[in-house]
Amino acid sequence: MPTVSPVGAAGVGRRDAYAVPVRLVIARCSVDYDGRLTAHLPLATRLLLVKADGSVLVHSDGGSYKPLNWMAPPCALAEVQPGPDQVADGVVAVWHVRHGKSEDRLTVAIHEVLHDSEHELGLDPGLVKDGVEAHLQRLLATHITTLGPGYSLVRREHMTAIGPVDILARDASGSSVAVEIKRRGDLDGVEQLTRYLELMNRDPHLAPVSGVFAAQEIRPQARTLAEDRGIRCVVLDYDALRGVDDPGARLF
Amino acid sequence: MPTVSPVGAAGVGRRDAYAVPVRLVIARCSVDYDGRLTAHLPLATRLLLVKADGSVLVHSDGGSYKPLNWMAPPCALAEVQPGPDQVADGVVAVWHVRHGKSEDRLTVAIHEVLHDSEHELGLDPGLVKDGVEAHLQRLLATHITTLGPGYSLVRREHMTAIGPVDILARDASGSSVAVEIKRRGDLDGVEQLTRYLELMNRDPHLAPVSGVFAAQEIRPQARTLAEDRGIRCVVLDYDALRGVDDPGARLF
DNA sequence: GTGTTAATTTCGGCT
DNA sequence: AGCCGAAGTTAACAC
Repeated sequence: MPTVSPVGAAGVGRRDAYAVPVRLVIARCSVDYDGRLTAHLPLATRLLLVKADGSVLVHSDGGSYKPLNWMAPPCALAEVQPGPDQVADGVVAVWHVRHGKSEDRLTVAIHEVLHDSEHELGLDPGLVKDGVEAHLQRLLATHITTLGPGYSLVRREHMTAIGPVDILARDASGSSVAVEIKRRGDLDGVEQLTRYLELMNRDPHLAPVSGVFAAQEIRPQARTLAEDRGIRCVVLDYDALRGVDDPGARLF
Repeated sequence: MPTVSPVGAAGVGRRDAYAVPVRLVIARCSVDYDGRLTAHLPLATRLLLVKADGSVLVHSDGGSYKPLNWMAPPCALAEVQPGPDQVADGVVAVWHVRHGKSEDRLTVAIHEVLHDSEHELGLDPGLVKDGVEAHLQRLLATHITTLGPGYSLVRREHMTAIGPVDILARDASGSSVAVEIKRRGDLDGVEQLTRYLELMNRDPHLAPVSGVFAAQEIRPQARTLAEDRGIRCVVLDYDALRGVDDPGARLF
């Protein structure tokens, strides 16, 4: 069951999705950010990407997908004249990017423009994902006997005072079982489940509640902590769960 | 005291930082990712960014700085001829991006190229940051009396069996105080400090140890939990701490 | 809108 | 190289 994440629809700061193009600038520039922290980029040649939704990205030619610096939408870009000192330093243009709500601001001092182009991209239909935690939860809820014969589902997202338990089930003897599901089982997840169990075991309608920590991959430390606390660890096989659900079916 | 994070140096998959340019392609394309999850992008016009370190980014005109899809370095890009079915669908070129170590792969089916250019960026001198947790810790250690008159520093990063306590101090009466520092104080931080306190209070050389939860911003839930456990909450003023350290000094 | 949790997290520091 | 924790995290989802 894939999820769809539409992107680019009605972004704040965008006047018209079809009228505002993306702008690509290659420039020798220095960049200053002042907001939640203070950061500075010395003079170098970089890619400046101004998106239709108003966001500005400063990319180098490395460092994975994260920009060196950026401003998240909604924000306003104003190109201003450089001051006398800046002109003396060789600055030909200055971009002031101000964030709408916060005081965050990004200042780009441009020394040389090597490329500047605009391109109409239009709305993006969005990414279709398959294989994340929500799907694991759905699949395990459907095939709850993966946990053992005689198991039955009570409900998904069972609410407690401190948050929702992923799955509440009953084992063959009718005892309550709280299941925490993760893609990768880590210490945090064990702590989370522990808090739930502590709380739920105070509820006479539910107690005694046992715990199951289910994940596609369980870190050794997490397994040790969980088992030390009497929590059972179950490694989930996503393909097997999906195969049971819909044999041979693949989306793409 | 700013930190420097150099970027673009000696990336795996990069042959020569000065010889491999960045490539910008605007194209109508569909994209498929198969790796830690399965994901698909239907046909639309997007920005394809091929960095010098080998990474590939697929950007739409919105959605902040995160690409719709990407491949992290080290990876290899191969442009192959489309198959007969693809040609019939209007595909003019296919990019196969394979990740070096894992089985991750990204496939871009290009229907129309609207722009294609290459640009030499060179090494980036890197981002200079100021105002993160390490600085708060250093500043608070220097000005430990921020916590109260008579406080003295024992040491920073005091090791325990389960990890380092940010600051170990003594109050005016000579009792031990464990300080957990966060930029934003959240429930996790309170849990962390609670574990430290529990452990340290078992050590007769240290006990009794009281706790201080110090952060630039403390979430209401975290404050409630902390105070319920007898942990004092202190909101840190970074500018004030820095001002005491070096009045009027700003980096940029 | 606010808060909580996951993420193809990324990124940096340390062992 | 692996483990751990922070991040201007960002982004999706429930209340």
